[in-house]
Amino acid sequence: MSIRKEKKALTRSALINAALQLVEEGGNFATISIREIAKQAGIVPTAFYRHFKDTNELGLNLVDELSSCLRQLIRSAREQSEGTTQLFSHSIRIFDEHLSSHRELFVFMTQGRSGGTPSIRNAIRNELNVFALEIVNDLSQQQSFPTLNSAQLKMVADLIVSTLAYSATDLLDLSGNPVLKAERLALLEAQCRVIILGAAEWKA
Amino acid sequence: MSIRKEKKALTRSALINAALQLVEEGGNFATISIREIAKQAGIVPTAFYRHFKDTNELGLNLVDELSSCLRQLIRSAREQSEGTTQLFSHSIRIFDEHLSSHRELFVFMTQGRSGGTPSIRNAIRNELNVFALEIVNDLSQQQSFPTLNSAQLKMVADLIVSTLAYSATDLLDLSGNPVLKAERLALLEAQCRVIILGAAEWKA
DNA sequence: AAATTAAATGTACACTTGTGCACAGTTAAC
DNA sequence: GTTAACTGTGCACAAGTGTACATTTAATTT
Repeated sequence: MSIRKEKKALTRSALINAALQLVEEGGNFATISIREIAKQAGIVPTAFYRHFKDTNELGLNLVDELSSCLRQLIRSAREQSEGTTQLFSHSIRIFDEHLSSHRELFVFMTQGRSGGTPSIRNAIRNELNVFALEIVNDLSQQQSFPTLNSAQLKMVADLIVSTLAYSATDLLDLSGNPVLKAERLALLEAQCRVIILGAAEWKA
Repeated sequence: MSIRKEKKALTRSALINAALQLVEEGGNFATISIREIAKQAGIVPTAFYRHFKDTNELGLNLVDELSSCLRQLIRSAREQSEGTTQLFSHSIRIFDEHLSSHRELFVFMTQGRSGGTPSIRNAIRNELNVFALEIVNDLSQQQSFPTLNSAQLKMVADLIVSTLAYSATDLLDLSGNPVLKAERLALLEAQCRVIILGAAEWKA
């Protein structure tokens, strides 16, 4: 890559990180301004336009970041839980670790899924759908529920994803309180177990 | 009530309705301004302060509106589904009807639960917790799950509430597309069924 | 009927916001 | 080595923001 493109990519990611940091510091992505982002990134406001048309376009790029983060999460979960019996508690621990190490992205995700612009809402919905499809893949590969067809597996996977996503808001808020957070994680695990039990009983 | 207090209460609810309408028209509650709300309510911006310290305080009052709306939802569900066998599909239909007839409040709820100020997030969390407790009440009264203790019932109720709340974002977005919305409702119903099946199997 | 109180107005000020435009410095292309 | 292209700067401006303050209007109290 040429020097110029490299530099451009650098300030571009500076903008992305600036936005994420502002979100993590308690700001709502919908309320942060081009000027704030530019200031945080160490550039002049008008330079923002060299990279993004507006904050919405930047938001769509944050969804891309989220996308690769979720893929990484899936990969970790697959590696770590190979051959383990406590499959779900492992996966949930990995989920929690990802929440902590990528706070900003998940705060953005939970905010954006319901409070973002229509295009951002759709983009996030889409990513969570892909995530659910990955889970379907895993479930069918391990033959966890031989009685379920793929549509039914997807229904279960969507339920798992929705439960995880919903819990994310709570877990992110409880990061300063280990006791309550552990409780919330235990609740999440129990709920996933209920889902698994229910899925096994489906039409049986 | 005196004429003066009546009038005050009137413009107060005008402000509340103005905020809700702005939210329903696609705005994010976090981004709407005092001036916008005042304009929509037909008063001058500075008059806003006679009623609320700032938009956050108004938001907490929106949560109160939400609270009574949820109570009403519970009541409707109880009345309507007395003696029916299809208990869940009935309840879900009533849930859907409430979503439609109180769009603004549920848009506010889904936005605020993850994107509101800390105090608003907490207030909404609290309302959803009360809602879950009502469900616990119902479940234990009908002896749906005789093997579960109250803590376990609460865990299941929380899962139901989280599934409903999560679906709300999708359903509200799909209000213009009856086909997709019906599909989403069917998905929700199936997921609730999985939860019920799983709860029945818990430690059994 | 007069005096008090409180809700709503109107004006004003000091910001912050998005963004257009001319310009400077550096890299890439010829 | 000159020219063209592009990233980042600086300035400008209109529009929108929260909110203080004095004023008007109408209801309540005396």
